[in-house]
Amino acid sequence: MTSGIRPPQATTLERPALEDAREAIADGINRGAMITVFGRCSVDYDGRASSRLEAGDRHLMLKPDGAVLVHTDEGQQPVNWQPPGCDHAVRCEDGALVIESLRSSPDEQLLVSFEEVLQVSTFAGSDPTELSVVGTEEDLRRRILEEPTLLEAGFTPLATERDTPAGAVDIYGEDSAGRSVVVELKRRRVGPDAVSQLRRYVDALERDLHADASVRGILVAPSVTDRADRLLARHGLEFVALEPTA
Amino acid sequence: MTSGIRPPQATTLERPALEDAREAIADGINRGAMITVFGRCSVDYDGRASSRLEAGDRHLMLKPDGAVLVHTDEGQQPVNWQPPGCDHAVRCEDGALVIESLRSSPDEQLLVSFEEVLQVSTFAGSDPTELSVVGTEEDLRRRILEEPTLLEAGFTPLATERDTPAGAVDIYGEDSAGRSVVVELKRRRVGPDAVSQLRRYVDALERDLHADASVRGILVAPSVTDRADRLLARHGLEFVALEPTA
DNA sequence: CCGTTGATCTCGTAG
DNA sequence: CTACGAGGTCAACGG
Repeated sequence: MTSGIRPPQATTLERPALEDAREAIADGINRGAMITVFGRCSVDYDGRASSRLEAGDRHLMLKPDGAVLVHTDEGQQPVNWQPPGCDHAVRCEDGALVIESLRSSPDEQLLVSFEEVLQVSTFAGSDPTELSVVGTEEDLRRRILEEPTLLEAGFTPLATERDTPAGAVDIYGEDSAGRSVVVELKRRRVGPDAVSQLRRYVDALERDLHADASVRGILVAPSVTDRADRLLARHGLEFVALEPTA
Repeated sequence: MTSGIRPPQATTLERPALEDAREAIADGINRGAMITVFGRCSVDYDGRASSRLEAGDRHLMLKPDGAVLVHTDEGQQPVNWQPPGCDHAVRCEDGALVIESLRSSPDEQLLVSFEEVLQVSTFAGSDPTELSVVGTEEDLRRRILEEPTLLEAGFTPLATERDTPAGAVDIYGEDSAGRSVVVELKRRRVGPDAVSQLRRYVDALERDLHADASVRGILVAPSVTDRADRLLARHGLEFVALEPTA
């Protein structure tokens, strides 16, 4: 809600006629408001996949950035949605209030058809602040760069995001014996996928250096699963237990 | 909204005093309603990570299954949230309306503190239907099982979800020459991670059969990236272009 | 409960 | 735009 200067505002229609609901929604879209609709609707999606949801009571949210969310009373995730960047349209059709959300590349369409509307609301306000999160992989990286001995005595970081033919490695450096070290960081307990990822980087770097000198691969995470541990051993990779924050 | 029998219902308070808002929310929680609050709030989260969001105008949704969502007017994803299964509490404290959501394992806390409330709503209804989606990896699997020649002439599927020390492979079978084949399915264009995944399965199966006979690995997806293609070649893995739906 | 993987993943960032 | 990997990923399914 970077809109900003005007005071926050909320409008509400209770049990509006469909045509009144349509007008309120169309007006809200024009004003760049956030809009919610609660009522009985069916939902059709077609795009990267397709889905149909028969009639039921649900909560719809339209955001001014073009996002759409359809929520039931269960689950953290919306049952249907559309990402930001979509174009909204609203119309009355065959005794229903139809909200259409379109985008291209990929071509995707979401149709929400309300046969009954219990509430339409619009919201406008300002939200000047940014979310700051602590405990990310980035924090784990900083921790190691500030105190490389946390990884092992004698470790020297040389680069972050060093590029290899397989992608960028989190930390690249040398151990006390001068051997190249690839470090892969994970903020939480890891499974086999993280081991495969580290292995790709080690392989690629060995090939890149077309050296006979082998490259060490170290996975840094709070812990590993059994399978991941066995994979590490099988591929001669190492593990250091470390959390993103002290 | 499996609640069901009673007619759908929506209640609204506009610009309520904080204490009235608190009462409406507490009542909604008791009734198992879906609740929304719009107003100026700050948000603190602590659990798997931690975060703080300074005061701004946002939309909060409390679901009867214990989920919480805090939305700004931008983005598909909530800026803060709590998964289903949390316990909600609401109180007035130091001139603010505080909504607290707690869970254990992992210990996580979300605190939303409203200094101004523009609207409180509660919603109840019924949603008897299930979402059905077409175009998933499951559809791709069915397509191949019904017509194995789509993979290649002479392919015989023997099992799905066949277990290996590295995990379960999507389709396991034999080619016309009787060689073991591991098939990994992806519903959309794939990158290096999918190739690594397939490679893990092939490695594990070769070891599992402790056979000298090599195992073929086939990646099935609409398309691959350049890097993934090179990885496939390097590891002697194959690719078949196929979409989840005809 | 943990482990593993899919997802209309979303999101950011780099090229 | 595509590609690649992180994410408080979530959600489903299995052991």
